[in-house]
Amino acid sequence: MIYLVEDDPSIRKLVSYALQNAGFSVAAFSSGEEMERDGKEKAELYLLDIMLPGRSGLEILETIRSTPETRNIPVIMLTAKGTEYDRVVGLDSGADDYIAKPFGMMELIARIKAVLRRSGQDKEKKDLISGGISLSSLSHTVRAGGEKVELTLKEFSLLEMLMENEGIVLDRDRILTSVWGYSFDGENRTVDVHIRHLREKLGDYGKAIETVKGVGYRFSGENNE
Amino acid sequence: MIYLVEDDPSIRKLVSYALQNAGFSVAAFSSGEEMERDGKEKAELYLLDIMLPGRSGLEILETIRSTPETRNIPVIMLTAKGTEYDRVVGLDSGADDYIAKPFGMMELIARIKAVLRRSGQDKEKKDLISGGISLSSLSHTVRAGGEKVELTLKEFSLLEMLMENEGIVLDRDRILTSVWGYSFDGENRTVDVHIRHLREKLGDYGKAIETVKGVGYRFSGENNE
DNA sequence: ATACGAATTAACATAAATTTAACACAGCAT
DNA sequence: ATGCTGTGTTAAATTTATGTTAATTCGTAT
Repeated sequence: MIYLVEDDPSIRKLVSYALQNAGFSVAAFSSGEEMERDGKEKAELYLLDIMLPGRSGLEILETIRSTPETRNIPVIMLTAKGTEYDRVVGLDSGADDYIAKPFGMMELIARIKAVLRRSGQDKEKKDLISGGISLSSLSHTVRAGGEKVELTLKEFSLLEMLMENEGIVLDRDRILTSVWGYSFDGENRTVDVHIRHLREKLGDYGKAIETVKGVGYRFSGENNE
Repeated sequence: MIYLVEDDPSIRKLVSYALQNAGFSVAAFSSGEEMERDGKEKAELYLLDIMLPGRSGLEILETIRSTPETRNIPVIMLTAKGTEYDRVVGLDSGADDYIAKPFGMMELIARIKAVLRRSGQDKEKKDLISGGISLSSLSHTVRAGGEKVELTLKEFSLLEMLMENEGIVLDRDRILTSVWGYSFDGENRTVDVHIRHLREKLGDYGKAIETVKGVGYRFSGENNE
């Protein structure tokens, strides 16, 4: 989802259309305030006009950069002013790129792809935290109630999948396909055994892994007691 | 060291001068052939004119991208042709940025800084100190508990990479790519052997290098027990 | 050309993780 | 109660990953 903030309706429509045509999903807003109010989904890239009514694009950029969840999302500035000063300000303020109006759609798309390609190289996976358990795929560590828990590779992947899908029941087939990469022959206790190991190692916190008979397993961080 | 390839002598001098004034060291060449012949030091960034006698800037770019040692060095294209097509070609071919002539020196420098910041290669090499080990890439020395430890080149680079990414698991592929330059065949104990040498030479302090089975290795200065 | 240390490969050992298999147990339908 | 189904549990068997060592190759200085 690309977030576009641009006050000129014709440019906004044009860009939205072109990006959608190129396969991106777009949410367009006419001001920063509108974006903050209506933007639900997480953005993967921001396109910010510098000149905007209300908060300027540079102010929005600062907010983005000073918010932990959005700090690493790439930003491209759009500017009508082609002066060198503005360009420098745009880049030094932490934007990943800028593009001067009038710009061609091919160029815009090429720049978006370039920025996404670059930022995609250092994608950090977020830590998963729920039910007293924290899982960091970056350091490949798990803590239950603050205590470090040593998990094997399969145990780790399994817990990761469960936590990523918190509250959702996962059947054995999906688990096998996702964690193991392929399907085993019909009857097999593999998943069960790993679930048991997980519960064992997580101690009390293992109760977050619930069995849904006849279906599969579900991670729920809340204590349903 | 920034490598500049530009056939127009006046632009070449102007840019060299401006960059040196901004604190960069520059090596200027009038053609790709000249650069390959005379360029000794490793470049941290390339500035390539697209239109060049002999091999074009795009051809040079391709060579850079297909050579392991230079693959990750950022490239900025300089172009007199401001047409959209050329811009797209420049970006899609793997350049990190481009700048259209005539360009101002402030803008050029801002773009260089932005690209360097993104590529992460402009970080000043600080000493890495953790887990009783101190590594100075400047003097290329390592101390464990105050005692100097003699490491070979690969051992040093390996430890440096691990310490730079303290707390993060690095898989063998990433290590091979980063320390060794590029792809070795899948089955290979090279990394393991060097890890062993490191642990041996670091003695007790070598325990900071943790094995994450099924994934890779991780440096953690703290003792998380 | 030789010698030397470093780097890599190869072979094997060891440790650990994963899977298999067998059985136990619980809940439900008959 | 009895048998069926699905899951839990356990331990042994198997597979895989890493540690370790030694031999070989590579690179460079002499």
